[in-house]
Amino acid sequence: MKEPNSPDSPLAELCRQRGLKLTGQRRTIAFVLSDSDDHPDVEELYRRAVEVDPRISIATVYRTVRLFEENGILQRRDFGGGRARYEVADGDQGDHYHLIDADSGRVIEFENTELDSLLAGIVRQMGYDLVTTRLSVVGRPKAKGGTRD
Amino acid sequence: MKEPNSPDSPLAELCRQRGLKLTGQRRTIAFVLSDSDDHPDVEELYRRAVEVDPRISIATVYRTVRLFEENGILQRRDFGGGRARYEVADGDQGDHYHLIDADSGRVIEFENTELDSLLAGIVRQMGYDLVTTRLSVVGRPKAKGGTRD
DNA sequence: TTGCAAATGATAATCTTTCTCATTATTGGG
DNA sequence: CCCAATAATGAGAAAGATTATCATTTGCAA
Ligand SMILES: [Mn+2]
Ligand SMILES: [Mn+2]
Ligand SMILES: [Zn+2]
Ligand SMILES: [Zn+2]
Repeated sequence: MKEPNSPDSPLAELCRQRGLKLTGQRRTIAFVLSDSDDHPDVEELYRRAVEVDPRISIATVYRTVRLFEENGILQRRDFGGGRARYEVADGDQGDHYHLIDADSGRVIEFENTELDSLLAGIVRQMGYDLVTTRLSVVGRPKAKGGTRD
Repeated sequence: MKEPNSPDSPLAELCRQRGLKLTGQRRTIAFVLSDSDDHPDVEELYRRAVEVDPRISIATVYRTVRLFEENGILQRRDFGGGRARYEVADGDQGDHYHLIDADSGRVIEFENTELDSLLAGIVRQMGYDLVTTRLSVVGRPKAKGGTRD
């Protein structure tokens, strides 16, 4: 009765590597996260998870997301709006930042090594080692070439 | 019976300039804010306001802080921890940023024009005009001169 | 001084997240 | 394959922050 199941998602693999018990729900949530390339909040993750396993509970989504974050698997983001949002954690090197379109609310990611090192340098100069950078910028689309829309 | 009252605080003055009705409570909260040079949350503001006027309500502090923020008098900050924190809004030019000491939680302000223009340049290059920068860094004090504690 | 619109105080409601606890599932070792 | 130990889950209660409601009070302009 041990059919070769669909292979675990990258995040489920990570989950096992960290020695976390790999439950069906965690597998589901890990899959949903691996499958996402945006910044869903818990409600949205729950909606996506229910598509895969209708018996999952939102309490478990909250718990799992916290567990994954504590284990460096997920990153919590705060774009305002009162709910935490999540995405798969960046690798060891490239952190990334977020530009929020003031009109549409769309989140646009960017990287910038000059920004990385400038920030690190500033805090070093203040006598600290940089632990976390929490940065997001809000911008309004430049009106170029006249005022037509 | 109209004794020359103690002069209004800078923020109360701003309040009047914006055409906001200047109530006793707003005067009190404006005074408390003008008097603060840290980043109090609403509970803390309420505590300080009660010292001045014991009849003030926390609902009014919430309302006033929101009103002041909507009118550009206050800036809301989010340092994590689930409660909004407030400080008098910067003038037109120099925005400032925050370094949070990971050990003590202390908030240290800093300015950096290179950072200002780098951020503005990045978002411009992405086709946007910078509206708001939300930036705080968490740092751990550098252990210098050996590993002794 | 009066009147009216707006603000206040008290408290209920809302919203997100965490906690509780009885039930269920995972996993390592027989 | 089965058991026991242990941890995770589901449902709902609870917590914590903020906003809404509404009767009463107040600021302010006429
Ligand atoms: Mn927040
Ligand atoms: Mn500078
Ligand atoms: Zn991202
Ligand atoms: Zn500040």
